[in-house]
Amino acid sequence: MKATIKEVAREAGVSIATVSRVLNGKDRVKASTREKIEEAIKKLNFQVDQNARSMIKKETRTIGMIVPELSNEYWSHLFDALQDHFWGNGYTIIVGTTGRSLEKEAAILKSFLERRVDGIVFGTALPRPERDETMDWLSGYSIPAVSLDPKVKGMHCVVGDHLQGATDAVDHLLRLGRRDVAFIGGPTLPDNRELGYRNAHLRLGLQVNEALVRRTSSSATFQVGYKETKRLLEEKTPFTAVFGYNDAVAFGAVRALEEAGLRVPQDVAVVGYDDVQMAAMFKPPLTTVRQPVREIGEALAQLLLESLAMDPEARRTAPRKNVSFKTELIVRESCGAALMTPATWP
Amino acid sequence: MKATIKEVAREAGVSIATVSRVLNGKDRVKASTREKIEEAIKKLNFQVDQNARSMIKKETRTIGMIVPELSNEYWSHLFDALQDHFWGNGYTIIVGTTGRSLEKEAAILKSFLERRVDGIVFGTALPRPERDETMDWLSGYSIPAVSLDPKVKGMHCVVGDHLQGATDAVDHLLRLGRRDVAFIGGPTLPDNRELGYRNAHLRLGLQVNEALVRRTSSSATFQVGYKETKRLLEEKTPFTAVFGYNDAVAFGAVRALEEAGLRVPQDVAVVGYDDVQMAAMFKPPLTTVRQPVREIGEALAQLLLESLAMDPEARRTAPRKNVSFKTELIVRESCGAALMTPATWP
DNA sequence: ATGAAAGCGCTAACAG
DNA sequence: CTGTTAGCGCTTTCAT
Repeated sequence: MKATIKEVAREAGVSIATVSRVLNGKDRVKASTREKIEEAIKKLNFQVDQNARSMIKKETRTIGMIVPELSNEYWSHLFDALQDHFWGNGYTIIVGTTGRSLEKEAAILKSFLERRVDGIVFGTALPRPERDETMDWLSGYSIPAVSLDPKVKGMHCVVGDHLQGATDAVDHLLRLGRRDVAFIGGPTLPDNRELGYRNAHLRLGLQVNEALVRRTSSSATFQVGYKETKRLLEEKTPFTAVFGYNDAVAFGAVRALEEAGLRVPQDVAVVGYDDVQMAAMFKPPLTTVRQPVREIGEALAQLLLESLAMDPEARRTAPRKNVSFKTELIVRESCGAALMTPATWP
Repeated sequence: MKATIKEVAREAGVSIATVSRVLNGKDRVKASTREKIEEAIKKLNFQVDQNARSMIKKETRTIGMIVPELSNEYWSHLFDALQDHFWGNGYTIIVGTTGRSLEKEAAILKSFLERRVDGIVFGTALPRPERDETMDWLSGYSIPAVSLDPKVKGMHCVVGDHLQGATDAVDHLLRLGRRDVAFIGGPTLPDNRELGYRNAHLRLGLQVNEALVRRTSSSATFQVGYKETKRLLEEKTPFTAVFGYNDAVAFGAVRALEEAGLRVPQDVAVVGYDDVQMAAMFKPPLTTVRQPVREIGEALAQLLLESLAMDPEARRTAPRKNVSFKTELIVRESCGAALMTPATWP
């Protein structure tokens, strides 16, 4: 059933070169022969073999995207956004999910190379080792790439400004009069959200109580938020607010708090990060930091498409760009802002 | 930077055929030459070109997956499940998202054909037209495919048993004494969930109040649940329970009910479908029907892998399988079962 | 405007 | 065990 260009040529009574010409629509072809060929194509139900084409053109029109998993709103929304931009340009995305394993990451990258992807989107929320062999190895191939992680060197980066986002969130809590703010679910290697947490304290001349900083080596989930909050409660270190690494962690914290008979936000205020769909529907509606995912996806796509359009030499010399998106604090009820009348604001 | 098999051959001082042999590891190669070649491969950082290989082998080791969108837990979880099974077998998945447009669907399928995918996973939750040209056209290519939609003919199907799931859910509500159960968010073309809803009534000799059946042409979201419930409330058609097409719809219904000053489940019971992560964390915890997504993904992968392993003729004659997975009613609080002591059960 | 022919990087007979 | 050779389906000079 799969027709080839040869059969189309025979059917139309021309050479394969001419068929190729109408397929690519660049060279001039006499209108009458073009029609004959188009008819033949339709009749035989012919589809070009992109793989064969790739070999010659030296481009596969394929983008590799590497992420921890898709069953997480942030990544799946990002995928949808990227899809919108790339598909229109004739690119196909293949995604590899690492499950946060560096070995899997290397395996995926290898398979991307074997498939000769034209570009890579790096969304591997993985703590990178000091001697980053994978990256060094990869950079040898000089494939256009854009990262969502500022820690990755040598590629364009598109990121939410999490230092700002976290600072805003914690600052909000602090100004609301909450003094003992716990930070739950950050990675073992402190990242910008933790820095923001500290920054907010610093700016107000407040000291961070290190006992309230709970990092985790696993991914930031409901369970982590739930367990760490429970643990905090058991330890009896007093705290009046929780800043969750993401919304899932915050949801977990709220449930743990409620089970302990504490009210949110009256007794303990909670703020999350990401603004997932559920944040607004949760009870209490979650105050959280919104990242402009669609814009991030758009910038990512644009940067990559730009690189792709350059010739290799221009690419080498082009400066690495670093696009940072402002985040937005979405104040709902879980932070307790509504509890205070404007007059009582500090 | 991209080395070819030729360069490896030269480096190792052998012919390309021998290199190919160690690459594919089938023919015997003398240990010493093998080592030389492996060294050369490492030294040159060589990666086989899968595209070139595909041309000869007539298989791309690529699976095309077509779904409405990934930003929906069901699809993204399914993707993760499929990824687990296919990746291990050397397959790569490319995803096409239709956004529920038939044209986009056709375009995606066309691109799948051009890329010569070995198999297709059909997750297009789209009402199919009577004269299904796309499908007819596609079937001409006889590509192994598995569908998640029983309405698609001529391929294997793997589905959750939604007739049973919906029947169970509504039966549960009915037995709890709720008599006016609304069904919200189903598609305009009644599907198995609506049938289950009716079936449950039928079996108990109860009549469905058609004013309580609210279908929608858009996708089943929180907004749909919210709006339709609000509308129902305004219309003053009395109802004591809501069966949502999925969890998102159910969440929306709960919020609309609460805003109207109604208590869930005391005044109105609510049951959802899918058991998304949030269902358990919601307030009240949502009673819902769980689909075994991972198992579905596994069966899907297995069926497809099986087809892929057959030779074309065996494939033609092999019977189409229809695997159906039992769903499970997860009773939490929103249905009000806990309100009743065992003695008061009907 | 069109055709002939040379590959793209690889695998698979077929010899030796 | 290894090399030679003929393609896979297409694009792209180079002629005509």
